[in-house]
Amino acid sequence: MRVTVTSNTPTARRSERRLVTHAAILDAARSLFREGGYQRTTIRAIGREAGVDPALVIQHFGNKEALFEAASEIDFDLAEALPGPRDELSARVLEYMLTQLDKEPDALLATLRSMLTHQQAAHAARCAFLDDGATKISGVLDGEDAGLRSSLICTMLVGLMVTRHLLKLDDIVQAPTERLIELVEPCLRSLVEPERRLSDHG
Amino acid sequence: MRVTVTSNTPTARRSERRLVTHAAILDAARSLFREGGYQRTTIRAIGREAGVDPALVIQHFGNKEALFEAASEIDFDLAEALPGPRDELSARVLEYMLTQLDKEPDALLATLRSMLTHQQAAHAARCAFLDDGATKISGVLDGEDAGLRSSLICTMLVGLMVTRHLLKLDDIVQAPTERLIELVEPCLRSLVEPERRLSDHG
DNA sequence: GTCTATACCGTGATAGAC
DNA sequence: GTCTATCACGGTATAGAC
Repeated sequence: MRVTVTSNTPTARRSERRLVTHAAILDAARSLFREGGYQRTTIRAIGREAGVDPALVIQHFGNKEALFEAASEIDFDLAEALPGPRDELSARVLEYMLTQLDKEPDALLATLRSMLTHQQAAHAARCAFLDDGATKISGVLDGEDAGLRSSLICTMLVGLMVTRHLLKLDDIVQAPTERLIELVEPCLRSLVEPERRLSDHG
Repeated sequence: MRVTVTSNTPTARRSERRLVTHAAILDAARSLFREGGYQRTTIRAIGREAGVDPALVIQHFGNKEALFEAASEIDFDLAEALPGPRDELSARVLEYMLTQLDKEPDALLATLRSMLTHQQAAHAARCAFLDDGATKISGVLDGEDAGLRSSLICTMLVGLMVTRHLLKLDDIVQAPTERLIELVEPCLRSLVEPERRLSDHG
């Protein structure tokens, strides 16, 4: 168990206990949703992990959907990587994503884990880094098909998140962040500046 | 319903009927696993879709796991894209993947859909296009980090499969296959030939 | 021999009693 | 704030109908 509320001191005021319980449940939920995805994670298991009765979980969050929503609230905004020299845009975006993910944020990984099999997670993923991320990037690109190219950049980022943090491919997991940036940056660059793509040189 | 066995003619020989039923179940299973993933798809729903009693589903395949395994047998081998001029390797790999996927093969999409939340699907994905695919590609690459670079190529392919065929991002879905090849080929090329990557030119 | 009806047992979500 | 009861559902086994 990662957190239990049994450690609440008897003298703790009720409202404090309530907050601790709330946090413990959220924490347990995030952890389990992250590892197993939405469907395989049960309220009972969340209660167990949090050291709390399953019924209490419902009391705090209403139902499983609402709990998932609360547990998968994401702190990830590609817009933060956009300002700066245009020439280093692809490196900035890539680095932002990799460093955010290297913190292994439970909420974000929970969303990613479930995005293929759960509507709400799919929607959250779009908002966080697919549709919305692409729109943001698209704003600083020019040339033909800026929308499509931005979507492709996001596609590559998602691919990397999936293989590195969910499927955990050996090579990708073990590679140092800097090496990944080195290798992937040219990929993104070719989408940022399609007019300068390699085939024009070779 | 996509297929029912009620259309079996009464005069059909038993063994034929059995085959038809078998195929109908497999077909229904593939279709449902593809759309909903492993956990959300129930034996009962598969039976309904196939116009067959749920118990019969078990009789034919033993259990849900075995049915999934049978339904998600994949016909996809990157090795087919490897032979040929080295200069066009990235284009061949990309085109192979895109054309295979554009046929929307149920079994492959079922595997992809479940790979983040189901062990067996994850394993199948590794065998089909991640670990094994990377190993195969790695064989024809040279230079530093051939293994990592092959894995990254597969990563990009997976990203594309996911956004185009599962999450169905508008831009990516609507883009013609040829345009996708045009835009993504330079990405892969930069991984095939890292020594010639764009940053060396700019 | 092929399929159907039904039942069993576990589990999960949730509501209501304590 | 905790425990227990309920109710639906899912996977699977079995008995018998065709």
